[in-house]
Amino acid sequence: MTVSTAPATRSSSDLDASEDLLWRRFSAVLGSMPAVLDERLRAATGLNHFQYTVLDALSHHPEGRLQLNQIARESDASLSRLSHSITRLEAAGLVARETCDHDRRASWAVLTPQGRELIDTSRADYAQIIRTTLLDRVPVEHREALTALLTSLLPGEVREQCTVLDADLG
Amino acid sequence: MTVSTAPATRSSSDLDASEDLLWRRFSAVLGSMPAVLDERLRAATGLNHFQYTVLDALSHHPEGRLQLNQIARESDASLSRLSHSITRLEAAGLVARETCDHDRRASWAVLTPQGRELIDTSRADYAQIIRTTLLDRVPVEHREALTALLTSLLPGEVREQCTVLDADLG
DNA sequence: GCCTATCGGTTGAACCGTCAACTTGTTACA
DNA sequence: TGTAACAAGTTGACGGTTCAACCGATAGGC
Repeated sequence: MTVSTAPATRSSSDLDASEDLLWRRFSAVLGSMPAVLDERLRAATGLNHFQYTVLDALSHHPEGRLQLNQIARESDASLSRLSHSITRLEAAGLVARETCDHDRRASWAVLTPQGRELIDTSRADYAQIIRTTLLDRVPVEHREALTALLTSLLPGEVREQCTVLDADLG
Repeated sequence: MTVSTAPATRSSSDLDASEDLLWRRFSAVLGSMPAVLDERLRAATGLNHFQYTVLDALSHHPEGRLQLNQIARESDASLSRLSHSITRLEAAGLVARETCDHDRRASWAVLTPQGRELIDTSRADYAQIIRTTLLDRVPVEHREALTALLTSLLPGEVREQCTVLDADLG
């Protein structure tokens, strides 16, 4: 039996103090940031983060129109989640569903005029929130390293999509 | 009207390419890691992350006994969330509630023998998951900087608690 | 001592997400 | 052409969280 002289900290077994601290901070960020972001975004625009993502995706396509499937792929969400979410956006009058003629299984989600207006007026708020919540706190010289590190944390499937998108960005 | 020569990327307005990429990676991590962690932990132990945290907190106190209030503070959760969670842990036979004699508003949560056994046998799995999911991917020389950076991302209230805990860790 | 404010905790509704089952439509291919 | 496989989407049940309302204790001021 080994007896440590260290006080009985509340750390997880097997992790040394610096590992444990890193994990706790990481975990705290994971636990608090989504709520903070969602709350600020909702206060500014009435949308949560995922809804913003959906409207944003629509707004970048001709006529503000996209099949659910494509949105799901672009936003890395399940079709089910998206369908539920579109239902709510529809109820809010921001998006409409239309049936798709050339593939009758599919359906379009289309930005309504209100949806278009909301996303257009929300962009500046959105950027501002990202800035104050994240970007302003990352020293510019750390930015690249942090981006790389975050990429390495992503699960395989997600990471593959990323490299494709990166190529698009040149 | 200004016309940009840049192609219409899907980036958020006002953010330059490197900012946008950082935000997207960050956002992807925020979106995927909790689910990954929870899934691995649940596969290994049957507990989700929050439940693990609760049992872990209990196990570090005499007789595996703590008032809900204290657990809530330690795990930075709302009393409501905790109460619901304890109800489920109770149903699973891992925790029991007991009334508190010297303050009749309060109630104790107490680890049952099964709860004690589960948390004891789960610790190694937990540490292993943290390792493979996070620690192994952070180069040791970046660890300290990342910890500091994450700390700076925390909302004020949470960060204050942190510095107190850090002092405890000496 | 009493009255009020506050505390510790519980509960139920609403929200958002997952999962599995299902419907409908399309494609491949023998 | 018929059928099996698969794709797009919807739906309903369920899990976990928040929020607001509530209840019974308790503490503080007067």
